[in-house]
Amino acid sequence: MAYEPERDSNFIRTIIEKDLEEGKNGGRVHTRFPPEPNGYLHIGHAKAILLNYSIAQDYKGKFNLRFDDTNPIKEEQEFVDSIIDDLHWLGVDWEDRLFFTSDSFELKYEFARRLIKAGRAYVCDLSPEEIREYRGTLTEPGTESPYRNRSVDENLELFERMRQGEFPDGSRVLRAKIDMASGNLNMRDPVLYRILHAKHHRTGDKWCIYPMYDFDHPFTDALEGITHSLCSIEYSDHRPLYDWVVENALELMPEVIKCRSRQIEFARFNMTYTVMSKRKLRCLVEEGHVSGWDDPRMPTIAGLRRRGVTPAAIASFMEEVGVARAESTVDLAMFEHFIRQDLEDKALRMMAVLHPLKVVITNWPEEKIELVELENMPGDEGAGTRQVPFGRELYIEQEDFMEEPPKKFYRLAPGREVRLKGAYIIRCEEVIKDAEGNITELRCTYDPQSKSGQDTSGKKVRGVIHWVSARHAARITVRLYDKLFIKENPEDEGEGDFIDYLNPESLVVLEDVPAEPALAEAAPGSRFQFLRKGFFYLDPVAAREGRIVYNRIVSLKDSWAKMKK
RNA sequence: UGGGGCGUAGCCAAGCGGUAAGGCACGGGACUUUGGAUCCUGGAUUCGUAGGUUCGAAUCCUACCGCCCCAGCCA
Repeated sequence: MAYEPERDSNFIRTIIEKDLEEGKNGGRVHTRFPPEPNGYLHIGHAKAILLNYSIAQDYKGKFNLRFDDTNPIKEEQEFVDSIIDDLHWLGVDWEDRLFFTSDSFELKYEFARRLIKAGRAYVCDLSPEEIREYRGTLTEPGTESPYRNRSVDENLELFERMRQGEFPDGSRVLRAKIDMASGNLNMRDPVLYRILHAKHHRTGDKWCIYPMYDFDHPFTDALEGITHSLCSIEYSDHRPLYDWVVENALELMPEVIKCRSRQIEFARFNMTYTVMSKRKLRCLVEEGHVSGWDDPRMPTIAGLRRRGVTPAAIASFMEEVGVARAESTVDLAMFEHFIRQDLEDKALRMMAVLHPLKVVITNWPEEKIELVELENMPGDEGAGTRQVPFGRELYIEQEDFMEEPPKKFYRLAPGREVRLKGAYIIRCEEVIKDAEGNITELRCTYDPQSKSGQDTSGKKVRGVIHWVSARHAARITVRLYDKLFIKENPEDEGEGDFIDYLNPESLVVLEDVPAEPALAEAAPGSRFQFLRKGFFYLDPVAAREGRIVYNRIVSLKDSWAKMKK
């Protein structure tokens, strides 16, 4: 039977299915996500995580979480914790297979020794600068290190002494003996181990030599039995070295190596109106352009979570984006579409008036309050209804009134009628202004025959607007988030800095927003659709401080706004 | 002027010798007590370009053009 026929095919699945057909790896599929704990995960990582995880699931395979912690200088426990949080939130499951590459440092040390014994690795005393010079250039071959032909015994002894801490950082390295003339610079006797007298977040001071990624990663994949090692395109050049390490591991460490792991590269994820590089994201945080790694404008997993985006939205988005080798930048609008699609039938409807304009219904009795019934989810009776108080004084959205309406404006205007959602049709009778000529209030009348659901007025109004009873309104804070940058590709075509393209309106905070009373009593982390405005998330972080703050996850599509352009 | 990749609609992306899937965006229409949602509907004579092979090419071959990555003791 075909695997998950509803999933789009992609070149990686094609490769895996072929491997399966050929009986490679005993029919096993085993993937992994190998983050370095040196920063926060972003949506690009989410693509890699979901890709690895979904492949493992679809082919009845396994998925590991493995921290690539080979560089103690950059790595911290804090990041291990945040990464684990993010993966849990995304909903992937590595069962009991949480690994650290540092767990197997001892095995890798032994592997290095065997490479030395096989004459395939040597200790090199060249300085970092010299190594660079000896490496040659893109167009010229390198030259062999004078230390390249040391005896096995000398190499073994020197390597042991490196481990014992006898040499300072940078004084010596262990190198693979491959080919200084290779067109691929990665094959010009790559460094396997370097001396680093640094405390490691897991192994402490046990080691002062640490393996390089190119040595560690393939070995660890093969050790864990990873059949398909997915990584991004820039590692393509490293594949020959990856294979070299795996083949040697298979030959020299057969007692522990589980399979001939295979590296497959795919294009990394980019999206318009944001940046993805760790450096730039850190800059945004450190220079205070955002409130932190979890600022809802950040493309970090933590930021998206705080914004109110759901893991399901991210997953369906990534599934539709697909996987390929071509460099690409996905349109933010596509992401927003999947966020809306996911929330459409999950988020209950509520009303809040973001930019209030007072309306007084002059023919409504002063003290009369009526409860009107509104659907929580139009089209889904199971979601029930709620009672919302309606009275003489209300708020409507400022933009739902125009003194001199253009054609096709279906909302309120002098002498015109509009329906208040779930309640009555009102007509604007008078516009009240202050001394400066600003509209401060609308005097309207309502039609008693027009009550929603039992309308006998015979009127047909085109516009339906949302409202909140002034007397009963809860007051909430609303954070309107928008794209972080005003430029599609902030890292591009700029003589200036990407910071110059920050969107000054990426966050607009609205205080004392009148809202349906229920919005003040919702559980932190709840998501709602504010009618005609967008999807909002009750920020759990603010809630802990006793504040009611709703983050706008994404706006609704607004065809009127589009028409105005 | 070394090596490795990539070029299918505005943006993603299937396709793997048999006559261009799908999604987003965009346009038109229907419906609508969210100008939301939903539902129809339109768009590549053409797959970077030019040749060639073939009854037949986005798919194979050749050449060219354009873009990306690589000279960390980072991952």
